[in-house]
Amino acid sequence: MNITLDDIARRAGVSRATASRVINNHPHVNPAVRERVWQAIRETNYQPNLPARSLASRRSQVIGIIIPQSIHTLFADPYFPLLIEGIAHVCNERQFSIMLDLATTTDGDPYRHLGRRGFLEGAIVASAVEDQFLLQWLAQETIPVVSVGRIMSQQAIPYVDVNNRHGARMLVEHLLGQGYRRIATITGPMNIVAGRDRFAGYSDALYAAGLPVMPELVVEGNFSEQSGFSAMQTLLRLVPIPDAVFAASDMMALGALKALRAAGLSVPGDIGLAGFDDIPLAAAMTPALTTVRQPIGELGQTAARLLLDRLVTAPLAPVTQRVMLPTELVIRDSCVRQR
Amino acid sequence: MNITLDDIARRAGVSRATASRVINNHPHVNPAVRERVWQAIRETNYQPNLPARSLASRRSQVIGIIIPQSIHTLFADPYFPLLIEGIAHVCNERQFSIMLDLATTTDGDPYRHLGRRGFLEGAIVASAVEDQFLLQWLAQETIPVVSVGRIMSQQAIPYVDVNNRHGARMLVEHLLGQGYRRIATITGPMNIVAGRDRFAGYSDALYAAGLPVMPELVVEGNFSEQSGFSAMQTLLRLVPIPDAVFAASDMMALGALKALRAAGLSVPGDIGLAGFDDIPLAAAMTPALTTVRQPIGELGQTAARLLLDRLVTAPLAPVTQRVMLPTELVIRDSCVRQR
DNA sequence: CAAAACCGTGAAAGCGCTTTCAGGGTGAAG
DNA sequence: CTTCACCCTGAAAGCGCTTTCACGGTTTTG
Repeated sequence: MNITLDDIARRAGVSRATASRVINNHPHVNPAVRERVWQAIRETNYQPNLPARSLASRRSQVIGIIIPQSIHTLFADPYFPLLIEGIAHVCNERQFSIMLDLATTTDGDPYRHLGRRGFLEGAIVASAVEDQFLLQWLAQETIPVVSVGRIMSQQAIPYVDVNNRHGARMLVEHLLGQGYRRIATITGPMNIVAGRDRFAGYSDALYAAGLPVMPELVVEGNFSEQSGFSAMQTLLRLVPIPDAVFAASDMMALGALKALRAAGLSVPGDIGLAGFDDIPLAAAMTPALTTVRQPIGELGQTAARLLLDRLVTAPLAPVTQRVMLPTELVIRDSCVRQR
Repeated sequence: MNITLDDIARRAGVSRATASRVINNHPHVNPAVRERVWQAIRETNYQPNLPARSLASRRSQVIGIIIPQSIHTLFADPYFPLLIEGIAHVCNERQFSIMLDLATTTDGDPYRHLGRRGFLEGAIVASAVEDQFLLQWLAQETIPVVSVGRIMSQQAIPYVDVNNRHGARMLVEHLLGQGYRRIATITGPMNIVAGRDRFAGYSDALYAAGLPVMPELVVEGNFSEQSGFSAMQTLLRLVPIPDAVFAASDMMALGALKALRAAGLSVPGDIGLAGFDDIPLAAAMTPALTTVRQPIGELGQTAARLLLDRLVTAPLAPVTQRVMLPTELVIRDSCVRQR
């Protein structure tokens, strides 16, 4: 069978307790004994049994990444991989493991691990969407949680977010600086904070320039290419059409671009276009898309640090840490005012 | 504290053994008793402790997805998310969980879970790269493993792969059909099977057409955009330059396209270009890229099924199942022979 | 020099579950 | 009416580890 701690203890001529102390780096062990134990471990290639350890210590060294159903259709976006990689980086450093909890539609309870006991020490909720089950769970949770992006209806949850509002404002101000005046926006879903904040940034910029927010220039999308396409078609029915469009995601900008092409309009010749996210595709498009870059990897790293720090120090303290990461304006070719 | 199985048993007026039987759906329990236990569980909102269960049953219901260091720089590709989503789909159906094991550079042992006892019931190795540690581990492994993509040096590992060779051949034959004759290729890394197979398909097509494989028309890349860019620069130094280029990944095709643009050449006007993978970007590029589509989600699902079936039935049997999934030629605008 | 503090160690009691074993009941078979 | 098979249930023995507690020995303190 497998080698157990007992085997190690026997081999090193100590008790199981001492062997355990050595493995867990506890103080108060004679250096000579310590070395004997390590040697036994090396010789036998011993690996501790994780479930046994978790059971006894009540610590699993595992955190979950919760990705709600409603958004993991966007999983193909580079957003999640980069986020997860950021999280993994920190977790690896600190000897933590990552459980992936992609919500599923197949059974009643969409999350496999939420609420299961003793398995997850903490969780990172990826992308602050308002999901029925998730909110319900969060409301009565027993393990520490950090959210990536704010969840408005859950005030008490620590989060790390990107400054969507400021990023959008900078972008629209750039548009204004180019001389555009009739600027439309294709927003994200207004039931998630990122959608609302980016719209708020758009409003801020117009307001600061003394321009009104015209309702007919605001169309709601859902971050997908398809929704960008339809929204653009709607906008094209206006007379006159907008002179520039700020899409709240690059994918929507891509959809908008396709609609514009289909209508025989050129970008930026006939109309300016800008996005948000700076996915790789943004740079590859023709014309290359002006957009706002989010530090996604950093977002993940920060979330992981927040969570792990909390696990190590004060798991139960009602911490309400908030971190806001800056965005960066990426100017390319899609909204240059021609003269 | 937390509710345990003991509480449930007491509440339902049965022994712990019986309560356990109910939860695990064992036969030979009186229906009335069964209902009493379920009711107690409902009333208390009991959730079993996973580590305890794993320890006692020696089954964790967790599988690992192993992503080697050398490739998770490519993690931003849509490849991994889609693959993982496919795996997750099957795992959710069968009540299994997913541990993500992104190899790390921070410490000596790059994988956190490989070899840890009692935690992983099985593992899926994503993308069959030849990684030192991984191979060493695979060679002496105790849990079932399924590989996505063949690992040439490990013959005994079941795998599911895409028919890279055939896909590449079909694509190059399409190029030949368009009238291209001086077709170059930017290959993937030749130390991984996908790289070699796609090159083999390229050779097959040329061979079948009675054309030689010219060494100067073959440049090795590593699937990244950057490597495609450099490789194309190399190819552009040839006289005459190739009349078409088959890049073994869409990202490399994108890099190549940029190099061509920088050189003032138009695609497909001056030179044809094709890729492999059919990532979303391929359709969004200008010109839209002709490429080969892999059924990535299906790849993940199949791998998961293979593994889970094996876990349930014969964990130790030296199964050597192989599944080969077909690819699909996606013809767009980047390699149309002008007359 | 007595008292107190500290160090290194082992025994033993769990952590919360599964599973084997045995036994009592019931109905069918002989 | 006995025997056997079968169903249902509980007692108890772990699964492999951590951690508390106690104890003897050594050092420090007043």
